[in-house]
Amino acid sequence: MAEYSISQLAREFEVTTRTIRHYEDIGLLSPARRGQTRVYSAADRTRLRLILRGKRLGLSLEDSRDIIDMYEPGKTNVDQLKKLIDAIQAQRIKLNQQLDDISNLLKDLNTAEADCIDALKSTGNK
Amino acid sequence: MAEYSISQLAREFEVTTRTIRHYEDIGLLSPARRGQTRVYSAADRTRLRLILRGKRLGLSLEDSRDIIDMYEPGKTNVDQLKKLIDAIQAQRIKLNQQLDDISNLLKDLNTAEADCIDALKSTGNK
DNA sequence: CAAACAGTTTACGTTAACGTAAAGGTAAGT
DNA sequence: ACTTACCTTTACGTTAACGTAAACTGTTTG
Repeated sequence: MAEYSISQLAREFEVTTRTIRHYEDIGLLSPARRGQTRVYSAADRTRLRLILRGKRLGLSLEDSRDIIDMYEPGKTNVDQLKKLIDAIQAQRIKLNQQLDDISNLLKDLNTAEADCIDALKSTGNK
Repeated sequence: MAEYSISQLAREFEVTTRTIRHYEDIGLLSPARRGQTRVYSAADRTRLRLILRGKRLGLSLEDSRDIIDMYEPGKTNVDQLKKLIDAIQAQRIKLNQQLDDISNLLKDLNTAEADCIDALKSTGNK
């Protein structure tokens, strides 16, 4: 069973230890302790990965909390399951919107780049 | 030539007028004035659209500023063009990373949803 | 003509997501 | 024993992106 120190994870994911402790403060992580010292499991590491992926997608930490909870077992309550399915649907809509946005932006970037290169050429040929 | 009031744009894009004025405060928009009153052109409207698209993608307003500037003409300075091409490349990398993240998240959502539905079924059949 | 509504400026308040500093404990290497 | 390199907690500070309230102007509508 893999174990990680806080600074190992910090290095791996390129965040500060403060950031990782912050996620614990708000209840997104709850690593084991060896004495005072935090000991992170593979599962903790996965949760951190999910949090950071959410961040890259512009989610708030609260949004990420919802998503991460989807991975947890023990969601036996029927109402919660239904709420989860709704949440999943909402996420899906948002993500598809993002996909659209990104493809548009990539198109724009291509155009902008081509324009730049053209502009450079004409400047160079003067 | 199309013209828009601040509240028209606010309604169309589902933001507050405060938000739009804020974008002006930090120099992302600079609408014309009829007396005191702001008058937005089609170009202003486009800029707003780009800003909000950036937001959906988790960009800061400063990031958006850079991207929007790519659309502007008058970028005749060679150094600036080169910097722009670099910026475009950086954006492209980030966006591709996002694409990857999103496809993973969508996969996860599918799995999570299937699990939920299964759980509901077994609960229902008890 | 008063009320309702759209616009304005100025300015303080708020929230999220950490940064940063202070003050200290533990364990390894020299 | 001393430095180096980790780890800890507590707590105030900071930045971005607006929210919110106050106080005012102009217009149109019942």
